Amino acid sequence: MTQVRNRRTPATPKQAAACRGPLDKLLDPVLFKAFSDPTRVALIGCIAKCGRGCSVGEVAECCSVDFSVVSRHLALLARSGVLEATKDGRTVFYRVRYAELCRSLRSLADALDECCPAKGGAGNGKCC
Amino acid sequence: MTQVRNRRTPATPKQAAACRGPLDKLLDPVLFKAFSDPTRVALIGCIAKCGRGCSVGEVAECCSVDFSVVSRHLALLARSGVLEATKDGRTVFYRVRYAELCRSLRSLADALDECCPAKGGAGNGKCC
DNA sequence: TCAAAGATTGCAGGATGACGCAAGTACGCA
DNA sequence: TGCGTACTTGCGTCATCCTGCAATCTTTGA
Repeated sequence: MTQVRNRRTPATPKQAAACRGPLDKLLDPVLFKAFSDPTRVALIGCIAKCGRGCSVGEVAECCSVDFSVVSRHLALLARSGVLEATKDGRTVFYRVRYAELCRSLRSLADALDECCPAKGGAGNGKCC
Repeated sequence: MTQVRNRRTPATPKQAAACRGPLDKLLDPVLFKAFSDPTRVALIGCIAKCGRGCSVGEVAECCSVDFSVVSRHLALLARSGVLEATKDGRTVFYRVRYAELCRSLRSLADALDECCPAKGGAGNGKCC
């Protein structure tokens, strides 16, 4: 009985933690950490609504923090996969990775739905 | 020309930052901060996959941190709107707010899509 | 080759957050 | 009423992060 593949609702949180599901890959702290700072969120919204690649200098005009802070935040956002950097001469353009971001968010929402008991989740074998 | 309602693509990030769109309400640092810590993420995944309300003690068995740490994290997650707390006697059951969470994630994805130039966004008046 | 523009990086400060221990609170049961 | 369980809260410590200033790097244009 020790090797039985758990395809039903885990009885306890400990059992739930032991089984790996789609949720575990999608709940990425690194991605969400990018969205956890007010300044960074402002920068993301700024670039997202602009709809094009923006230089560090342009973005720095949007907020009250130092130029170097903006540079650092944008670099971090690029490392997190939120933004994409393109260098053109001495100017670096940062643009939002709309497709990848939307896919991650919707996949996470789907994975949560799969776990939701009200929607027949957690017992359908898709969560764990 | 100063009062013209901007319903087209903002020319600069500064203009984009000035106009309020759906994205600004959905990019909530408080919500994403909840997902930014590895321990918290583990707790969320644990409760989510379990699919039912879990007590603090049960959840504490899943991870290696102190009981008090788990209690604090769960309380924070409840304040952030990720979890929902129900008290039954001396036991507090925390459960994932699947519906609200999924709605927030999908709304954000939709709002980002509205901004994406490749999908005709940022010029359709829905982003700003 | 030199100067200027655009951006990154090193450094130090201050703030925030995660953690464990211990004490305290709330509730149920005998 | 007393005791044990379940959880919360206060406190101190340590690590991480955000920020601004200054120096540096890279690239362009004269």
